[in-house]
Amino acid sequence: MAGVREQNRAETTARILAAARAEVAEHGADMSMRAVARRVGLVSSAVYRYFPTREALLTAMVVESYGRLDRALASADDADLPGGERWAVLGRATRAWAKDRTHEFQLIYGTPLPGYAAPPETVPAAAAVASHFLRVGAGSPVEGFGGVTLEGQLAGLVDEGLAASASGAAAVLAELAALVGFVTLELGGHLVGTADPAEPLFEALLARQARTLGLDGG
Amino acid sequence: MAGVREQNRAETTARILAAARAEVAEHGADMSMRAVARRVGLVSSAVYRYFPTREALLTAMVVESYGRLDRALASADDADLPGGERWAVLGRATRAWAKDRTHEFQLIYGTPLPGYAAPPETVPAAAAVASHFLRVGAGSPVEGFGGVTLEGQLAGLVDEGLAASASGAAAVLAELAALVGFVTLELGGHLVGTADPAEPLFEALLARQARTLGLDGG
DNA sequence: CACAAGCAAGAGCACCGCTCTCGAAAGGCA
DNA sequence: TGCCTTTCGAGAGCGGTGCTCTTGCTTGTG
Repeated sequence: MAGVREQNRAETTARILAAARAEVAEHGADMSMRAVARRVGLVSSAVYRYFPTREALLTAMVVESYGRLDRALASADDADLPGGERWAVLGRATRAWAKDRTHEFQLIYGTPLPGYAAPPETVPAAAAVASHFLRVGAGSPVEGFGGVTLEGQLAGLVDEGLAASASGAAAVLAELAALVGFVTLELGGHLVGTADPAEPLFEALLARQARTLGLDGG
Repeated sequence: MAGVREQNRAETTARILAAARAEVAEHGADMSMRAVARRVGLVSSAVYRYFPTREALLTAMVVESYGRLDRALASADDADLPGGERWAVLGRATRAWAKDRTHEFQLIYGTPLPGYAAPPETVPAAAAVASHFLRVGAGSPVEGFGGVTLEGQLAGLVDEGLAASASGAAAVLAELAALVGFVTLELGGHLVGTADPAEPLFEALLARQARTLGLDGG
């Protein structure tokens, strides 16, 4: 099994992915297949043997980027920290990752490509990222966040062991949206005239989130 | 003054802008100058007499979209409502506008075009949108949100009469980020597996924001 | 050894942003 | 009125794009 042919194919696939990532890092999400091809020393039509379409390549990159953010969060997380500080560490890691890899962040959370719908294979990767935050939030479940409809929607997360309570999971999701929104605004330059640099406002946001989620003990 | 020539020029400019908006609404932000030109019955090179570059056209559309969101918020706002409900109305109007005009929302708050920096002429338009929320937040200033550095950054907003206190303005900005983040995630399909439909989570978010901002009286 | 599959290359199609040149129309002025 | 300058639309063209198709070479297999 895994003959030379399969291995070469896998290697070339990986080289294309790496080239695409470099291309996106340097020139943004408007990555061109021809530029990627040039980078790996191929003619553009050859790349289509490995990724049938530009969108397929981007989707593969999205999955990869979720994995990278997941690993960044895993290595930043520290279960020994008190809840509020542990949440803050995850939040700072997310922001730092986004600022370090702007285009990758926007690949995941930015404007969807026209006519693009997140393919199923990205869902578990996205869930892995969210689970870090859900784990911390589970330490101190919030009650009374949302009504029965919302609780019903999120009951699945509790069943899968991703959350301690549906209400707490909802609160965490809302705070995740706040983190994504903050970073989106910062990367988009929307805070330039006001909260710039953005650290103080971000730290205040993290403190507020810890209070809202009841992570500071009590 | 305002001879026939100037008027014709203004009319054609407006027709191009309208065509561009329609094009973006139908095909997303990857609008093409040639498609816009076809829509107004011009050849592509003629469009460049009115907008020297694709980016210039997009910038004009961004300003226009800020204005539209501003008007949507102005017509939804109701100063007679109690603070929490008034905030919720603005939040719902923002979300409704974004869902109705997805591409326009993403033009403003989505992934910046590669190499794109928000031009100065967009700043007042963006401030007008934020001011609606700051006005409501001013009704019940939050204390102790952020430290002296943050207060110093936002002192300008207080001076301009846009906010009652720097601390309150900071809290409002953070909640604005939460709104943008929520809508971004929803439009990007990131809530599909969990809080879908998203209304219940959004309403829970609005309720939490009213509590956080102290808008429910007390 | 012969055959089939896999692959890179190249040409080509329709589209893109943008530039340049040209001719026609339009307004100002003597 | 007649000229002259400015404005503007059209068209061709450049280098780029995503993607397809054909052509041959290579490579592993029966």
